[in-house]
Amino acid sequence: MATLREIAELASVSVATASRVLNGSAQHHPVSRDVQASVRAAAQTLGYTPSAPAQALKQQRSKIIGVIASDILDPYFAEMTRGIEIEAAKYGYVTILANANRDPDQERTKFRVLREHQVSGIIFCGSDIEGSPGTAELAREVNLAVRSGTRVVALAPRGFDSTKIVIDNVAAAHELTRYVLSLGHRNIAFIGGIPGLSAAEQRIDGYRAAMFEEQAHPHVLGLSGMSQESGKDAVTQLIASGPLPDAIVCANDEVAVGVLAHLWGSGYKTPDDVSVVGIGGARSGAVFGLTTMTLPLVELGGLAARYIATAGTSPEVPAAPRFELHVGSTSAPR
Amino acid sequence: MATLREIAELASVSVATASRVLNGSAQHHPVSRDVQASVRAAAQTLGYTPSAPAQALKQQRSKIIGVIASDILDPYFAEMTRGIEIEAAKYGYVTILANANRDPDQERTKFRVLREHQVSGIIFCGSDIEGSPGTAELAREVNLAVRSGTRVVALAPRGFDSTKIVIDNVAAAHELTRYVLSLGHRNIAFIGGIPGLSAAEQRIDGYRAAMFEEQAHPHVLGLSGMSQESGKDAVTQLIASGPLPDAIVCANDEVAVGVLAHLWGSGYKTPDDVSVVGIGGARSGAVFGLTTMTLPLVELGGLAARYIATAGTSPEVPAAPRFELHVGSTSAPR
DNA sequence: GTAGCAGTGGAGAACGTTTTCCATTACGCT
DNA sequence: AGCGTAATGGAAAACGTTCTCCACTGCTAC
Repeated sequence: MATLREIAELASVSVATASRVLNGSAQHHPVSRDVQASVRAAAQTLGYTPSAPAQALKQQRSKIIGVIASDILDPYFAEMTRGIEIEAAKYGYVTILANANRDPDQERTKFRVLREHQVSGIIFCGSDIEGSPGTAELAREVNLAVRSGTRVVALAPRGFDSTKIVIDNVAAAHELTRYVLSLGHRNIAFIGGIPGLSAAEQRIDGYRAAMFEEQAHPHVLGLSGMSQESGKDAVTQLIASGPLPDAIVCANDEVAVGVLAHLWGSGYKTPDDVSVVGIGGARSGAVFGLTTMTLPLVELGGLAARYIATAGTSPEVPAAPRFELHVGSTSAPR
Repeated sequence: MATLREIAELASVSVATASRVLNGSAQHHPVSRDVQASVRAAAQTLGYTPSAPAQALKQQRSKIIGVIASDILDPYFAEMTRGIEIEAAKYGYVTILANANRDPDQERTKFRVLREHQVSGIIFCGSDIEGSPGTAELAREVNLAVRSGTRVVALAPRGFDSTKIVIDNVAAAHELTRYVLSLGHRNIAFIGGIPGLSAAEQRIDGYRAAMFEEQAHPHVLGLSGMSQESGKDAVTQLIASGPLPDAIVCANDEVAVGVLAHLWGSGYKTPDDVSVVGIGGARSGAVFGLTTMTLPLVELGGLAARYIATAGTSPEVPAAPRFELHVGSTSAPR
């Protein structure tokens, strides 16, 4: 690996000049045209590659954005991390992806490791796991870091005081439920009550509010997790407990896919027998033509990445982007 | 952030000693019990965190594994990256995830960026994109790096001479097709011919070989990509072109899911009307009870990560783990 | 008694950058 | 002529580690 010193030697200039031309601030300290050219030529022939660690050491900050995802396999978070990665790359940043396996202790460990790497900022993709003992400790540690200047962004409701960019889950579920009501349905079930998961709880609130507005009776089915599998389980239970409702609002698209798969497999038709809608925007529902409240997850991740990459330049916290209804073929008027 | 110098000062020892106790090789150069204790105490009270960039600079190698994924959203690669992440963490490594958007030029760019970060090794998740102009240039660059000592591992058939850990796609498809034949089916279609994608081509070869062995006529349907959407398109075409075959072998689980969704949505039953099987092991097919040839993607990623993390200690290239048939409810005897 | 050696500690030179000073030149003014 | 100033270049000190020497202490073995 060629170093600045070698470049400087070949171009017969000082290391300082080589640095100014290749990586540095040629605007703060001008370098003449021809010297620039010869340095660049030298760099070209020697195949110069700057050393990121050396730069990071010197500037006390590496051009890395740390991402802690609750579950890397969940399309919901995968989508966000992708948005982060793409936007970060535009600013010359790179992302370290750490998976927390939905465990606050692992989140804490990864948080530490990321700080060791002097990352420019850390993004949390995923909600609090309440009731878990490590949650409080994580919060303490994150708060400490935030106060000492580390940029931390949470892309979900979180119990620590970092910057937060969150989608309004209440409003999304509310609007979605209103849409279903507007189709004429009144007997509408909600699948996806997960105790302690704030995002899910907020969606339930939105659903409830919309139902109350139309004097319809809310009916919430509990779930063990936001997965296709548990969607399947829930709808199995729903079928067993009597006639199907007019429509089913699912807490997210994964759940909706599980619901649809089971319904179709059991001989039910959507939207003829029942309308099914989801919340998400990950692509998993596309194959079923799922009606869903699309959440701009990629944009959300991008905003967080940009917020960190442009720290200092533009300190204002961006507002979360707005969700959007995508009408598919799994919902229809009553 | 506390530094070694501060620790040393507090514990009234030299920086060298502090380093030896906290990060270093206390075995190469012994440090007395009580000095160790006081250094550790000092580190504790000051909240010492080693600086990864400084370490990386000194040792010319950071404890980072670079991962270049063809498509971060594809569950197939997501699974691998997860395996990499988990195994890497066991060795104190962290992973930088770069998305290449199935574009060799982006792969090249990311490859460079990763090298700038002095990563310990780089893992490619994803096949060659043949016909694309950047492929040759990428190969040249990778080969150069490999020759100069960079550890590169490809987890798919690749046109450059890095270490490769690849699943035997031919054998997997062959075995899967033999299983379908063993159920008594003879009219078996294969969905998933993607020109230039070596993994897909190898699976076709395996399918063909098995069909020939039983004197059955292979029938391969082309595809524009390995996605649910294109699976749907292909089966639409299949339905339009006459009676359904006895069974459909899909190039991967994503395609199979698309096929199943469309079949179920069109009123066909599996396995009554047609058996459908896939290749994958990502979880996407689980909700349909898909019969699939499970590929140990997580393990595969883990092997690659370990290979890089233990460089020097164990230089031998691990063999790829073996696939395994998972029989679900979408296939049945004729 | 002294050479050799294991055990323990410290000084200081890297690693490759960035950046703050300082030095030199050239120029436009008075 | 003298001087302020912009343009351009270099020397050298950091940044936080690791690690190679080197130094000192007690030993043991002759």
